[in-house]
Amino acid sequence: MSTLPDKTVERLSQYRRNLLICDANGKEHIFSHEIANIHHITPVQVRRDIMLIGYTGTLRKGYNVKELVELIGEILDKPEGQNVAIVGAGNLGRALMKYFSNRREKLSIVAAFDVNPDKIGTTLAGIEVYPLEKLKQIVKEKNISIAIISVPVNEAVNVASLLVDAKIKGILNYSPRPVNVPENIYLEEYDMVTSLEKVAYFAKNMK
Amino acid sequence: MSTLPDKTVERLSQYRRNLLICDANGKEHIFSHEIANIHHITPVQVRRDIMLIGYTGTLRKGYNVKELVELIGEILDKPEGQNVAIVGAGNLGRALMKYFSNRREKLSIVAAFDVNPDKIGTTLAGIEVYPLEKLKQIVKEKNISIAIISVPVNEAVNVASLLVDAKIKGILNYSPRPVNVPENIYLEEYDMVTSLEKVAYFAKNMK
DNA sequence: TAGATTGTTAATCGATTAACAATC
DNA sequence: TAGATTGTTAATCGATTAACAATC
Repeated sequence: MSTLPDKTVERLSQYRRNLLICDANGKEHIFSHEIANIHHITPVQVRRDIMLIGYTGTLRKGYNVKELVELIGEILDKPEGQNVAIVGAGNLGRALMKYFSNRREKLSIVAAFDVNPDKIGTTLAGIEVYPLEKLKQIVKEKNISIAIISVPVNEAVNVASLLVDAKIKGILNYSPRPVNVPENIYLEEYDMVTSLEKVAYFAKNMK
Repeated sequence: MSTLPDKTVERLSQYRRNLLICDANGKEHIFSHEIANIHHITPVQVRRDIMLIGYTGTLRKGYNVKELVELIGEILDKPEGQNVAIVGAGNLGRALMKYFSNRREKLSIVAAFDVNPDKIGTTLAGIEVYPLEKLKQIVKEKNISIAIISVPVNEAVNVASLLVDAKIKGILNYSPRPVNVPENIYLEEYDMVTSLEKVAYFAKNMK
């Protein structure tokens, strides 16, 4: 399967989460307009996304929830799973650890890193905190391919270069400073300050 | 000024943050390609964004840093400022409080809300935590127009309806459950799990 | 059947980028 | 001047939506 559009990947992740809830509630089938309502989008968009992954529903019942969850898993997940590290065990880092722990079996947070001696060696939400100097070693030992950057802004660039050196494949950067990585590393940046300022701008012009 | 494109608003917020750093370092002028390099985008895009807000640089020196910061402020900020509430003082909520405190003078976090009696009445990063039942009252008293939702997923929908009832103008929802709000409220949703799954998907297909 | 639904192409919309004139 | 830069239109790219045939 060739690479899916960016936005379709995001939506598939969201569909799956809500489909799992439907499944847990005993719902066996779901229509495109039901999925659409949950996510504030149009039924056409749902059908198109599902078309792109090659699944087919039935006219009377819509989509089989279990089958669709299964197929989204085949598309999004790596069969043998992927291991994740969180760099920066401050407020945000700890929030992320609790948030992600035990969420997806194919995506496990297996280590955290920090420079603060008080945090090193402790365990948060079942995840051990290692000193930043051990990053390269632990990444290799634990076969970590993805990292989340949640360090203070002035450390972000340094951490990014350590991650590149450790041959990480994907980075999710939550620090507000953009970082530079080579082309063969997938980088996603999210800046909470920008999101808040954006809400403020559009809220200002509302009603 | 009519409403700017979504993406331009986001970038202006980011430009400003880095321009303030440039200014603090004593840099008086900056070229479009310098701004572009910081943000991994093209100089054309920078110039187009700046064109949209009606600023003009000079051919030899580029843009005046102080003037550009000033103008972005006039576009993004409300002159009298806007007050923000954080609903949910858990890990993520506390991270957000520390993160945002004293960041922008025109955007102040003035209250937090929670249901946990142990947290109510305490002060975190200078922000008092109130009981959720007082939301409507405090929103009115403190003239709060923007709210950040950082409660556990099963409370998100309820909190959203409380916020709508309290006549909030903009909501930034960090819970992974999409919420429904009327048309006259600006809603921005961000889902950390989706971001991580997206990085995992593209990292999987890398190299 | 009539009505509701899916799957898919074509049209539209919005955002980015290419191209280039103007200018210092 | 030659080279570098800005400002802006037109072209392109990517994502969403409209339209509709097929089907149960």
